[in-house]
Amino acid sequence: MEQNVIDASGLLAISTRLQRLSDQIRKDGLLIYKAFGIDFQPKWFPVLYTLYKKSTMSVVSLSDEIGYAHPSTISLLKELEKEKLIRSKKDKIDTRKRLVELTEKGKTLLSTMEPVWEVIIKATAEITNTENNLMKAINEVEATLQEKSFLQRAKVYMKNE
Amino acid sequence: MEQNVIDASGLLAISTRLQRLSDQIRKDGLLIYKAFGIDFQPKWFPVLYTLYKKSTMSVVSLSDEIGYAHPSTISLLKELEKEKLIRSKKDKIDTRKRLVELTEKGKTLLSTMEPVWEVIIKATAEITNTENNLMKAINEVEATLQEKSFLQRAKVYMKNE
DNA sequence: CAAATATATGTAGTTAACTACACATATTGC
DNA sequence: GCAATATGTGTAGTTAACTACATATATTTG
Repeated sequence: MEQNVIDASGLLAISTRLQRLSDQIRKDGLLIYKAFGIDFQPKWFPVLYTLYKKSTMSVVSLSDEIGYAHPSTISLLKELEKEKLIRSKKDKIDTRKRLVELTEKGKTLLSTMEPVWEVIIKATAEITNTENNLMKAINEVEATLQEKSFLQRAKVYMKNE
Repeated sequence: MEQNVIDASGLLAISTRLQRLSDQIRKDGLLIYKAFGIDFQPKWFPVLYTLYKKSTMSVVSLSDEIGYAHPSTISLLKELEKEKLIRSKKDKIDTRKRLVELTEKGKTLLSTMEPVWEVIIKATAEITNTENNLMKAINEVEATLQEKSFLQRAKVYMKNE
């Protein structure tokens, strides 16, 4: 199958390919929410969904959970606060911490979004359920990288050059 | 295998996941070039490699080839010109066109990079050759999306809600 | 218990892609 | 052969993540 032969340039440009695909999917995601008349940006999803599940979290634990650097989370939280979808309060025990949670408006939005998620999940499953499942591939690659980084692996080959 | 169960939030956050993986790989890529003492940024790869193979191209055809919007290519070309890795000249037939090519310095750099590519290709193959091959998955998803976009697929499910 | 270290949050500035718009030159069609 | 349209390049501004640094509060340790 010619289709499945991966050339060297593909492997070399893998980060570029991933980014492009990410952009493409994000743009369509936005359009889907729009089509449902929901004012929601795909980039908000990880934060809001995590708060939906866990109800209250500090900024850093939230960042860790979604895998973002904390300044990225802070800037998302700012946006979400402006939209009145989340609010925050000081942790009384550890006053360094800021505890974040959904507002009523946030909870309402999330629940109106559930039918949209159904659609997105189905469409995403449809496009990723090819011979090599993209989500599974991402999970596997992330697990592999956790064992031993890309750089460490490269170093092994460097020695043998 | 618990490991392979994809939850809904994974599918919903797919663009986020792709982007994060892309960032991670790009950063390590940069470190590999550094470890070889080569002054090279991974983002330059698609442009330089394409010029290496095709020798001379206009800005838009180059952009199409690498799958970038043309302003992105222009800003990369500016950087590469400053590095004296590429140069450009007017097309004598169609004077709107600017033809871009590698300089001698560019060609030299690319040839010193070949052993590094070997290493990157091997390390990338190592991390992507899991049960679901990431590169193949990307190729398959891109092909699937070309047939029918994410949005169009979602619309089918929207009607049935 | 005070000094050193660690953790939590926040700000500023960077990056690498993008879209929207502007303008010049080619091509097409009446 | 000129007007309308299409194509090629360029600029300006946006976006969504990042790193580096700053500061405040907690925790650990000698």
